[in-house]
Amino acid sequence: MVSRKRDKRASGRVTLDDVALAAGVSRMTVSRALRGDRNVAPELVERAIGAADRLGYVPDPAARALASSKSSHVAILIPLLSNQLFVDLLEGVQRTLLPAGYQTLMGITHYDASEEEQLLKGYLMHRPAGLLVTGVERSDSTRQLIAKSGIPCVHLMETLALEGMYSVGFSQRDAAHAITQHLIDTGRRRIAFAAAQLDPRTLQRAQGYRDCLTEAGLYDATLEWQNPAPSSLKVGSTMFEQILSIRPRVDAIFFCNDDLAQGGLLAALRIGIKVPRQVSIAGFNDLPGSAEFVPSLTTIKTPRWEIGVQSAKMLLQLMRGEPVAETNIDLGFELLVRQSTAVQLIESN
Amino acid sequence: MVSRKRDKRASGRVTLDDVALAAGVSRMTVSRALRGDRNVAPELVERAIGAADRLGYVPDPAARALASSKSSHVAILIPLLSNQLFVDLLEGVQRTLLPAGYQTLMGITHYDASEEEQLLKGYLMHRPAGLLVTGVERSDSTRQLIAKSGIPCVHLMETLALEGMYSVGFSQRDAAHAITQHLIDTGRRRIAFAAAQLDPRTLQRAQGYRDCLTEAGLYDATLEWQNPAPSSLKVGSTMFEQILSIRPRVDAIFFCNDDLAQGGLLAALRIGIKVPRQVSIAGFNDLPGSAEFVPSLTTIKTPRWEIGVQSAKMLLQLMRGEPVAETNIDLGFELLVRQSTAVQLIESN
DNA sequence: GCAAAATTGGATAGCGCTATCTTACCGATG
DNA sequence: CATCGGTAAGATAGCGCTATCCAATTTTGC
Repeated sequence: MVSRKRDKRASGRVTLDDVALAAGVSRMTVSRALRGDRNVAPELVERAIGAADRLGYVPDPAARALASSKSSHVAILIPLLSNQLFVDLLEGVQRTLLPAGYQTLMGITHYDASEEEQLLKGYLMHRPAGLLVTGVERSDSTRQLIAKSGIPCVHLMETLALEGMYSVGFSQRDAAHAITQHLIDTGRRRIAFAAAQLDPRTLQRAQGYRDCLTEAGLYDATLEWQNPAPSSLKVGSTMFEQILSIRPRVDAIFFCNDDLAQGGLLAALRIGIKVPRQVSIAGFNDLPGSAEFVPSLTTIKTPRWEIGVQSAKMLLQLMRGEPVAETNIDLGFELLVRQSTAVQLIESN
Repeated sequence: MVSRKRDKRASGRVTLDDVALAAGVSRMTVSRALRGDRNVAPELVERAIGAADRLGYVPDPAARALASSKSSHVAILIPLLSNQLFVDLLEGVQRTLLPAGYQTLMGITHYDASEEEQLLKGYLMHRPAGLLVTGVERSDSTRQLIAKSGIPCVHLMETLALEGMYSVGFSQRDAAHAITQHLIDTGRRRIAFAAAQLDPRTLQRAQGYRDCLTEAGLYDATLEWQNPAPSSLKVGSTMFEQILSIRPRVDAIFFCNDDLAQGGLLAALRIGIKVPRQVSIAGFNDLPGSAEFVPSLTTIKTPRWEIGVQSAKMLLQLMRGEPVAETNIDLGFELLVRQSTAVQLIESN
């Protein structure tokens, strides 16, 4: 009679028992050795790892998850992927998490709070080991879901100094303030602000713009333009035309995202407005193409890739129960001055 | 003494046993009722589902995976996300798979065969229920990994008529042929081809270009330009300048992706070449912004969202063991004629 | 130098499900 | 009417791991 055990081994999968047999120790010791759990004699660790390698042992994540009630999944919620910003963020996260043995479950919220909550519920039932979410503002019920789950969570893109929360990002407000200041410094006085996709980060940028102009005594609420549509070249084009037809004396526009600004540059080209001679244009995020545009686009370079990496590292520490030195990391930003806001050598032709 | 069972129930999780108890049937019957497996008396199904709803039962994917050795994951391998093409594809896939109870594990291959294989190995150990991979060409070892795993697999973006393989896409060659023909039809004779990111689909497009010009007796191998760098606006700009400086009499350029073509349009603007008067420019994929460019860009609209949806549906059928009517779906493409290839009313100014 | 504490390897008992075998019961058959 | 095949519900036995307890040993402290 053939034993069950033998049947199983013949079925292809190499289990911990096989490794244990080969290494001449117990299954438990192999399990501990392979995970670095507890203290196992160095010699036994070596034997276990050797046997595992030799047999080509691959742990079964499902069994692990069931036994430990912790999966090797990390859920990440991002608004969309059509903005390169989030693609870079995701890349940074994956690059860090994958080598650490974690799989990424990505959910796209489309900037919709209920969609975010729905996705989160779906992911929570998988008992992910960690959570990465974009931004810090969300519905109360979503916030509670996260809190009640007890799953480590890092917030992306913004910084906040709340007790017990973790975040990696930069100050959207300060960045917007800096680029607005640059427009002022280059002699602009009637500076419009054009925003689409009115998410919390956009609103923080609006605040930076407002603060800066108010400090300079140049603030004019009627120069703020907001369009709830998703950010895109097309919307940028439309807004540019709209702003200049209604307020022809505007001498600079700060678009809150590069795709809007690129659309603005194209609209300027179409209707024959000289940039930067007549109007300066600034963007935000330094998306691909902004350096190649004609004229090249002044913008804020945001450390999104680095945010992905750092947040993933922080999450790894949290998941492993290690202490986290800095719970709110500010990675800053960089102002890239290009042709679209060049100072005009000959003042007012 | 408190029983273990009660301890567990107190710990929060609602298990099948709880539902079974509440419904007054066995755990097995609830399991079958909830999954629609085998025949269960309609009345019992109703009781089981009722009890599950009432208790807020949520099945544990890990336990399911362990017991059935099939997970609820679908792995999808795509080259990158910085091309909107794949973002749309992914959206279509997610939209279809998520409501069906499957999670998507996305891996980015960066057009690298070994990276693809590495990712695939990682995903296979999770025993995904299905596989979606971009394109049909891959290394032999990768192909074998897929075949040996026995996991249903659908190939995206291209069509192929191989026995036992499944694909959803369109003919890259035919699309390239069509847009090249359009350039000929609008009076162009010295038509260059500019490609970057030399993946299989790019090469198929090159073939379509070649075939079309050969048929028309216009083929000139020295007008084919290839750049192995990743496709981007920047590369498109560079290639445009290069082509026109070396071959100033070129009267049309077919860029094999819209971002290249957009870069070409910007370069033309920068160096003062009139499009389409002097040079026609055509792209591929209809990426965001192409309609807003100045001039707007003639391109091929590709059904990538639909490819995502259809491939996911096909995979669902395969995973459920249902018969698949059409194993290789061709979703076609659409030629979008815009200003960048407009016929010049006044021939040669 | 001996009890207490810490350390290490192993045996055991599940994690929450599903595959599969078993039993009970039904109507159909000769 | 006894026999049979077919079907539906339940009992049983794991899936491949890890948590946890236990025993054997070593280390520590006074």
